[in-house]
Amino acid sequence: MSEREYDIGTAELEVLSALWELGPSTVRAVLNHLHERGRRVAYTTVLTYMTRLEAKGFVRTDKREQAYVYRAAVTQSKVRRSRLRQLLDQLYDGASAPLALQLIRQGRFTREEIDELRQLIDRLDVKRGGSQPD
Amino acid sequence: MSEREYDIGTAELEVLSALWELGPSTVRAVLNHLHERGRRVAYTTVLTYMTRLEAKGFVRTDKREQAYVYRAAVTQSKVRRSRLRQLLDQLYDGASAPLALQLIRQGRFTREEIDELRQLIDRLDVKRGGSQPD
DNA sequence: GACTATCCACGACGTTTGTAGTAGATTTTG
DNA sequence: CAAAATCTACTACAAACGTCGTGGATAGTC
Repeated sequence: MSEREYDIGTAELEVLSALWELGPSTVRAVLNHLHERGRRVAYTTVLTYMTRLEAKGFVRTDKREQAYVYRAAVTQSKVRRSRLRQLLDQLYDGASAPLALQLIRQGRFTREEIDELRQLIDRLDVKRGGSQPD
Repeated sequence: MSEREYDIGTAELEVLSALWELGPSTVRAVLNHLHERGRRVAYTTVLTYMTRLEAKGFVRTDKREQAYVYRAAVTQSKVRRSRLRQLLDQLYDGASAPLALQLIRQGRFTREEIDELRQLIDRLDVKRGGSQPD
């Protein structure tokens, strides 16, 4: 029912993404993860992001022994849906079709992905009218 | 070649969208357009957005008689592509397929749109390897 | 010609975001 | 234990953004 707003900045989202990928982690672990992929940022900066994410309710912390352990409190799925809807509303007048077409035209797909897309579309075609948004 | 950054705020984008829809317009015209669709905002606010958009090179102005006429200096297409790429990078690890699948699953489509999608996919299937991003 | 509406240049202000340093507490290590 | 490393709380700060108000210039109206 609700369409909560996910106001997460770019840098904050990188951190949240790290948590999705790594699972519950300390600031240090997230920092290392970011460094590994070439992202230059200071420890305290990451700490700030995580603190802010917590304040906004997007992550939770467990007081552990040494350091706090943070874990995502929102699913990637939800954020994806929210951002997608935002994109649709802002630039496609809310309509999915134009974006879908653009995406398929400009994206690169493997044969498997193409088959999957086709199957999905075929199924769509059949069970019209009872759409239960994913 | 270039993948210019389109740093346009939400409110600024509303204004730019109005220009895409209305064509070259004065601040007053854009304001009216926004008001018509229930968007409450002051004249000077819109003026500020337009000035900022101009400073960033996203719109141009023609000194006319009475008032300035603003027109978009970037196409909707370009902004769409840029934002789509951003979304893909930030939340889909750059891969188009997952988003395409999600979009098709959660979107609502008319039969015509479905046919169009299918045709596009069929064509994709054939001319693999020579993708010329739109 | 005086009043009124319109237009824009500037400045302002609070919030969000990216980014990080300092300092004090705690833990690990030599 | 003393020194070094680690951790978190706090503070800071600049840029971006959303949002307007003021005030002076111009134009249209009675």
